[in-house]
Amino acid sequence: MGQSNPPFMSGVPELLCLQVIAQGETYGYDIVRRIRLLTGEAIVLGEGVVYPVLHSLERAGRLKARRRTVDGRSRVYYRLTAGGRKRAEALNERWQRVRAGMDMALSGGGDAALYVE
Amino acid sequence: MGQSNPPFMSGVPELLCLQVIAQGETYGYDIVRRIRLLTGEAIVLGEGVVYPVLHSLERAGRLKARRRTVDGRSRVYYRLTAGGRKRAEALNERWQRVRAGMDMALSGGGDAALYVE
DNA sequence: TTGGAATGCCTTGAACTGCGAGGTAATATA
DNA sequence: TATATTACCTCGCAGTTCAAGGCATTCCAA
Repeated sequence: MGQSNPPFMSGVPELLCLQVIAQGETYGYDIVRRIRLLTGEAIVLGEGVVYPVLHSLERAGRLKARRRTVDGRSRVYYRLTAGGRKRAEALNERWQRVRAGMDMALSGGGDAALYVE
Repeated sequence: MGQSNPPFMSGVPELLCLQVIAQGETYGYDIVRRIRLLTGEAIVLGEGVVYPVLHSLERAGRLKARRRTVDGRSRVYYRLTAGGRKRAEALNERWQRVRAGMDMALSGGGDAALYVE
């Protein structure tokens, strides 16, 4: 019955994961670290956010996973599929739209006294 | 113990309401309309979002409400308190920070220098 | 050598937000 | 007279994000 849209502000963790993976095959633990560094600590997503996102992306065919052992460390490496790249673009556009909307809303000076009609 | 931080991406509806009210005393129904117009339809918040935000802001002493009848219409007009102005600034800064973080993450093309520890 | 820190994966339960749907009532418009 | 618009409100769900934990391995310092 009640089919509701996702919150207008969602999909950001998903976008960030896709964006990181788009720059080269990586694994979950590293994605967590890179999002933190890439955003200058502005956005810090824990493993409890990232891993479920990764799994759902893989289930949706947007990521391809493969297990590799590097330096004696067993990791699950992810890379984008074509669908993943498309998804990243769609989310990016959605974000840019929201961002632009916020810019418009916030650029109107906050002081009513400035506006003498 | 069970104290969790709000989601990193929240507080945007609240910020938008404060921002609109900062431009002059208004009422809920109008705020809904103006957010839609201000953001170029990029962000459309329904009454089910706006009214609860207004009430919680008032409860927190960040808005002052007064009932007025204009053109035979009874409305609840809101204006910012000093606390409301401070809150708006804090949320604005938080947003700018997230926005900047996203900009960094999404502009990621080549600089590996970004994530050197 | 032993124990803590870091790496690396995972899930669970709860919190929180945002959302649609619905309800009421007055006024305007056709 | 009916229907649309204005204007207020609340309920309860749905989707997301979160902290907190658990597990196993490897690394390093005491």
